[in-house]
Amino acid sequence: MGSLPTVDDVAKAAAVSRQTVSNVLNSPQIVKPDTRDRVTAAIAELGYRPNLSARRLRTQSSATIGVRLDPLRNGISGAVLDRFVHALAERADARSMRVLLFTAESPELEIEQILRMRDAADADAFVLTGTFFEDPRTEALIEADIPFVSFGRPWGIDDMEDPSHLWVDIDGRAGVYDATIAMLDSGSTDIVWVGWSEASATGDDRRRGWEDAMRERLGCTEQQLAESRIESLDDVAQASAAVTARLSSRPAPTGMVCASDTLALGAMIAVSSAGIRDLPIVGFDNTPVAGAVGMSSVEQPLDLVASSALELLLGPTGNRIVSRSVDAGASHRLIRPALVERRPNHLPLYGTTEEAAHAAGNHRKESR
Amino acid sequence: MGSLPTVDDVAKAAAVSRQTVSNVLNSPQIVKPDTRDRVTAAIAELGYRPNLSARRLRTQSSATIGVRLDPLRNGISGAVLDRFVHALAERADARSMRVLLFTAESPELEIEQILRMRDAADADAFVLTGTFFEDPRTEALIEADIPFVSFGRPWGIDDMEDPSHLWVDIDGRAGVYDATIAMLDSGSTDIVWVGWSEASATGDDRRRGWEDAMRERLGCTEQQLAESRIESLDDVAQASAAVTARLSSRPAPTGMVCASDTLALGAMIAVSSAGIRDLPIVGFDNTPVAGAVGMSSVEQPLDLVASSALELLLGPTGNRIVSRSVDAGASHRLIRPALVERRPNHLPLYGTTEEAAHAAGNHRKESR
DNA sequence: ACTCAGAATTTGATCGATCAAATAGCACGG
DNA sequence: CCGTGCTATTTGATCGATCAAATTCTGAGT
Repeated sequence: MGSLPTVDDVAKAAAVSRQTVSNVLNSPQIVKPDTRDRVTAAIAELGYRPNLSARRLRTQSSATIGVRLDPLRNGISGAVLDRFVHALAERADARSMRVLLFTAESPELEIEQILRMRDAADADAFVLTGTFFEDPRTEALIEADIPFVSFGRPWGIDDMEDPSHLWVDIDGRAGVYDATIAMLDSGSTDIVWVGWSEASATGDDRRRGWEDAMRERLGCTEQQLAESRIESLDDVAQASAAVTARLSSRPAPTGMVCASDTLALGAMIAVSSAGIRDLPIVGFDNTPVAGAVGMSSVEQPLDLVASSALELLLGPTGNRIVSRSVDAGASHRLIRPALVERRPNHLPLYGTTEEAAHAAGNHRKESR
Repeated sequence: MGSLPTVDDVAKAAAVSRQTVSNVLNSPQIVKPDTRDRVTAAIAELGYRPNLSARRLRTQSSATIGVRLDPLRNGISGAVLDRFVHALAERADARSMRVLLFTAESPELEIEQILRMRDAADADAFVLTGTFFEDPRTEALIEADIPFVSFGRPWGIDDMEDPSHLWVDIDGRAGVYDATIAMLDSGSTDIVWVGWSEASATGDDRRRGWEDAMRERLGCTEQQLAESRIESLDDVAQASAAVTARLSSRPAPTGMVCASDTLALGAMIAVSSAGIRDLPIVGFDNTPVAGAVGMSSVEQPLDLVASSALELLLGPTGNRIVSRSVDAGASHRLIRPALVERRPNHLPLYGTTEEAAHAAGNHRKESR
């Protein structure tokens, strides 16, 4: 029950030298098959596992990806990042890499922290989440030549095509476009947009999807579009109030496309309160809330985002950071989210028991 | 812009030796104040940061805590673990430790993975989440003398008092007890329990809180308690159906306490569907869904769970694993969750716009 | 002044791997 | 038979820190 086996132990057991053992592990192709097998056997025999700290000290790399976790936030959509981290950990594991979490109070401190972690070989690549307008992080990391990929496209700073900035993002526009088209196809014509009152790149992007669909299918004018918008902070109660106000001042629309599930839930409550039934509403993020109340929503395929991020960083299969891609076309991915359609069954919230039972059957089916 | 400063660089700058620099970092008290200041200044001057890989290699420890992430699950409560991991990362950061995520398909593979990570000094302590009946992990880790703390008390295997098993858990019984008492205090008398149909230690524990409160306040008999229980799988639609069935066969209760927010939401929908108003319902986990629909819920203070877990592992302040506590009393923590009371405003789901506006005001206030 | 314990500091060795350079093995043509 | 060019393997040095032991410094007591 002594200490763990080291390369030397394996070397002794296989009657070769340290370095040969190391080679078997890191560049098997340069070792003669005979010896390789002998070493492999010894490794299995002794249950040898390389000490990663030692390896990192020597190689200055860690097979670890760092991700900053935001301070805990509440709210319906707050968990999207957590889900992404979860997906990233699973994908990284498949490449025998690990995910290291850290925190930072501000973008500036995050940069500092990343530099340190890089220096200490704690992590050799990073995933930035939630890029924003004039985000200082991307430039700083490119400057310091630290490998990273961002979940979120560059908004405004560098060229979207800049091959030195790897990024993956959700094509919010396309997602909302698809959702709007689907709603139009099922008969709605007067579809309003429920968006965020605070300006945000993400919000604008999503709204554009609705605008494009409405212009394309119905030939809406800017004027008409502007009048079909409802805006609110990302809060259920405020959204509910905003939609309620709208409903009391104008004829009810025949559909609502929302920038988030939070807004959508608020809209749903307002619509129910106004006694309107069968008004399709679609949210964004497909959070558990959407599933719970039976609301359609645009789902971000976070698993795909995670695997794409790793592909950009590491190539299709590897687990070592490759030099930054020079192929501009391959330096970013815009992922089209998928619409998760649910029967607009806000009915049970105020409907009959019979309808509730129906909805129950519907839901059971969906959860497969 | 050469390589990074090392202990030697700092030593040279401060005109002392390597070891003194090391001492300033690790045992400041044994260094004379003068020298300490000089070294500290040099560290700041050069922007020195110790290389963690080197430190780990030497000390055989990594200042890192490993946590296994379950495969992605959906559902309302699925994010509780993600939230816990989030809280843990923040707390660990405050002690300059990090959280390393990994995945494993089964408890057995998790054990294997943990052993490897321990051997490689990848992590020097682990947090197990979701302990279950006859969990093989705890015994295996105790056997291998690997420091760990579990989020979840031991169910059935070893003695709850066993000082070699550190654990933190939420006192579900107490949380539900408090919720039930609060409901009784506000006038309800006939309170039913909506629980899980599948047997689970957690479910039994939570139910016990309701039972205790009902016995204590109303002197309920076992018979009465058994008749006041509704059971369902943890699914909104199924819970809704189960509660609907109950409502149609017996007089409506005056309150409902539920084992989860999912069940509670189902109950809420059923109650609304039946046209019943102002029936208090309380859920468990205080997920975003509860906040969104304005439902009271018992909140697990995950932040406190995380900091308690670290305290058990590391002592009140340190950042090095201490030998396992021998003091049985200090080897576990049962944390009383807090009831988050919300105005039972499922009203807006089918109420008037005026009520919705009121609810909106209420919600806004709460979100501070 | 002189001794000596204890505090403060320095020196040499080490953690376990990989890198770089040196050496050994091996086939082939002149 | 020997040198040449490869391939396969080994040896010595190194990554950057901490540990353990050796050394130097300090100050109180006689």
